[in-house]
Amino acid sequence: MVNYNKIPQATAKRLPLYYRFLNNLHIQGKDRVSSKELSNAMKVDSATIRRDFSYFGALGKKGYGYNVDYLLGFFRKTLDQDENTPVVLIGVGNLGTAFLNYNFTKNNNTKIEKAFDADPSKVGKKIGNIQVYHVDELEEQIGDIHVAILTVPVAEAQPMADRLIESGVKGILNFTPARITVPNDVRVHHIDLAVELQSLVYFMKHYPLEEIE
Amino acid sequence: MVNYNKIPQATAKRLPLYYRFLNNLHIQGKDRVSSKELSNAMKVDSATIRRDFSYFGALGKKGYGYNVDYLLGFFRKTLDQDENTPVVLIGVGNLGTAFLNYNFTKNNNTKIEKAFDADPSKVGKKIGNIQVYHVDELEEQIGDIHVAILTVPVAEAQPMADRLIESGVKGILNFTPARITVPNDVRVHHIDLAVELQSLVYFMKHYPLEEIE
DNA sequence: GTGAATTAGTGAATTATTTCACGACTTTTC
DNA sequence: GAAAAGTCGTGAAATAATTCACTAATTCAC
Ligand SMILES: NC(=O)c1ccc[n+]([C@@H]2O[C@H](COP(=O)([O-])OP(=O)(O)OC[C@H]3O[C@@H](n4cnc5c(N)ncnc54)[C@H](O)[C@@H]3O)[C@@H](O)[C@H]2O)c1
Ligand SMILES: NC(=O)c1ccc[n+]([C@@H]2O[C@H](COP(=O)([O-])OP(=O)(O)OC[C@H]3O[C@@H](n4cnc5c(N)ncnc54)[C@H](O)[C@@H]3O)[C@@H](O)[C@H]2O)c1
Repeated sequence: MVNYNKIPQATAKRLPLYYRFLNNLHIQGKDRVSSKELSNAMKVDSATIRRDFSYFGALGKKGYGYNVDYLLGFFRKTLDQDENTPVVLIGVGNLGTAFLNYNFTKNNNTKIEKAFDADPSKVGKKIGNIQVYHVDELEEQIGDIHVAILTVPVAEAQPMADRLIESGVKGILNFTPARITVPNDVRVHHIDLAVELQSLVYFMKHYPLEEIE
Repeated sequence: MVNYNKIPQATAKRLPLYYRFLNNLHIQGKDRVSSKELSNAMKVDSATIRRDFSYFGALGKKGYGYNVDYLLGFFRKTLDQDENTPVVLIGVGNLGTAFLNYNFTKNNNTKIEKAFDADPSKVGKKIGNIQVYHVDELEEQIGDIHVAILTVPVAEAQPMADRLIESGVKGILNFTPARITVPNDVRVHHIDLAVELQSLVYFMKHYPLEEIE
């Protein structure tokens, strides 16, 4: 069996990308693919792809490549694509609204179920078919949801994270620039868009002509 | 002098984070800080911080720490914070609109100067004080701007990237799920939000109780 | 059916990054 | 002004990730 503890984090981060790409191939009706083709399409070295897959066993066939449907089915199980993961979104501002209007469920096992905001003028609306509640109702509405997207103003990030964790949240996708502090059974991924933009500019200036990432 | 070619990419990616954080300390009027304090606040190991800084020379003082203003001034120069980098945004949809409404210039040397969309109903407006042009005017309007944020539908990503590169763009922050192909003097950073969300869920399930990233 | 071409899987080498741990120096305390 | 405490900078070790390069298996072309 697959030993998940042995799967490198770098590999784990690429899995959703592989999954989505295989799903597209499947939709296109392609039934076979090689690590070289995958490499060209996803800009990941072909040896890295083969190595990544190999952590899950021998999924391909020498001289042939990988069977798209088989591989897809395998990853579906591995990534638990069958069961949907419900998510809440906190902070229906510029960024929050964009996310509510986007259908993550397409190609993805996550779904934003409920949104919360402190601004009464946003409460009660439906955006992208998702109901917006007042943040005061968080505790009664969150139910069994353990994943949150955090798009509140930076000053609210830590208090809101504390409150989410109090309500049973175990994973936070944090778009605020604040580096929030959490107990170590809670996972936080930071996506810092301003940093990403600045980072791109820095790399453009100082690492010309090289292949990076 | 600093040899930029010797600076690890992992370090380079953290620099904008350091910069922003130091800027906040400066605004708060703090004049000294240790790698330990920085570590707590930014969730980066203190040895990693000291190592990162050390690529730029001996910026601190033993037994004391770092002088906030000195360090900030140093990074300002290093990250070229003095000169503003102009940016264009292509695709004024959900995500694009959110970015136009956000002031990246705060704490940051980048500024979205112009936006482009193919939808005539969006053209001519100002969003977040940024003028929206028709994408047909791209070539005449882009001038000396070499950085683009790409928030168009996935099918438009590659053709639009080609067109941007044709117009002199050297760096693209790509929010579409497409892994675009570019000449190797052009840098692309992909931010794949659906993948990030799925990745968070995967890590929650399979890497419980560990400190990651 | 046969030889050429293709391609997965992987041991080993390489490269990149993080972390430990300690000497050197500075500041603080009394 | 001496001792204690704090903290940087860094060599070396540890860990993580990527890439090379080869073998073995399979497919493909004819
Ligand atoms: N918009 C961007 O492009 C962008 C870019 C980089 C970073 N960010 C970060 O993302 C976060 C959100 O940005 P935004 O532009 O969407 O901001 P925004 O001000 O448009 O939205 C914030 C929303 O949070 C709500 N809110 C405030 N306090 C709340 C609370 N306690 N509980 C629930 N909701 C609350 C506000 O009513 C508002 O609707 C900010 O931290 C910002 O720094 C945004
Ligand atoms: N909104 C999200 O939360 C989200 C999340 C993950 C990924 N994405 C990706 O980001 C991209 C944008 O998402 P969105 O929700 O903002 O989409 P959207 O449909 O709201 O916006 C796309 C915009 O691009 C414009 N456009 C179309 N063709 C164009 C062209 N050739 N030139 C210029 N403009 C053009 C459209 O008129 C529209 O305004 C998509 O690729 C999407 O997959 C979005």
